[in-house]
Amino acid sequence: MSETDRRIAVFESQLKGAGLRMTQQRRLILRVLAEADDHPDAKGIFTRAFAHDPTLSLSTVYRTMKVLESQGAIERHAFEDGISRYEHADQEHHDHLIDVDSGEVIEFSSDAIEELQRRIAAELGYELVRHRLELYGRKKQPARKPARKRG
Amino acid sequence: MSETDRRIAVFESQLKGAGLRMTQQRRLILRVLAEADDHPDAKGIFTRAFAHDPTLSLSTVYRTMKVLESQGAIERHAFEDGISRYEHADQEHHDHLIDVDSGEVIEFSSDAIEELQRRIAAELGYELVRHRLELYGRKKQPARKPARKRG
DNA sequence: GGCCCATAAGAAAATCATTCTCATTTGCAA
DNA sequence: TTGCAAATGAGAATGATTTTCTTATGGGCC
Repeated sequence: MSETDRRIAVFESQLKGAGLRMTQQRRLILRVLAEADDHPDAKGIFTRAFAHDPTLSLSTVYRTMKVLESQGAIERHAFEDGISRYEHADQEHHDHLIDVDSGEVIEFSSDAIEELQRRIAAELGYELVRHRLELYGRKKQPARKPARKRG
Repeated sequence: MSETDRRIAVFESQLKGAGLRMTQQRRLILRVLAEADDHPDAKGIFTRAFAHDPTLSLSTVYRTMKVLESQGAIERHAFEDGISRYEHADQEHHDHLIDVDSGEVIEFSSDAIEELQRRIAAELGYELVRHRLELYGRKKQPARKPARKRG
């Protein structure tokens, strides 16, 4: 059984537990998400899934994302453009660094920063429930001889 | 000259330098922002300003926010609901903690976290351009004798 | 295997923040 | 003052997301 199939089976049992159905559409969308190694938005997911089932509608993608999110099967992020992007959630917690030039999204995690956030919240009298941390950066050039103009 | 008037004067000279005009509407909106101690959205700013000038339109608020932002006079934030909120920018950098129960926004700053973010970006080969950090927390109850049920 | 019906899907309309268009007004420099 | 580019007001347009409404279907039960 592939990792993807395992994820689908887990989700199916979660749905069953909640009295919800495993439909063809949900299975398809889940498969698309499981196979994605990026952070697609609703339209991107729709496009990929539509290739396998041209009767699928965008509404169903949005609805399914809600179900998946409420079951904890995916995570939703909205970076600077405000559009919701999704990724499957069966992995450890991480934050994101976005390349401001290419838009590429790089995942990272840091126990130090997690701990620091918890401490800051505590100092303000709060218990940390969740957080959002996005770094926006530009690729560093490796040190090298500067190119001469019209060499 | 009040702090608000000083901010308005500074902004006026910034505009002049950019070949833009200081209009009644911009003056009014800037005043509303300078007097705000919260993080209002466009509609909130419009409502407050409208009380002083009922000819103001919401479009002008949005347009003005763009000008103000491009001049560095305000900062725009979008928390979890995706709606843009604004605050005047002539203060040191800070991040936000949002009370998940009340929606209250608390500002904080931490050199340690700034430095840590810079280091994390560097380790990934990036130069940090900017970041977004939001903590979502719940107020801690002060320790006390637990209330007995039907005491 | 077929039935029942609550849940889900498809299609399109509705929503809501934000942006754009366009006709009119207004800073402000000469 | 005058001229005109920049700005405004009002409303239409946009675009992501949600909702409505009618039809289809998953899956427990016989």
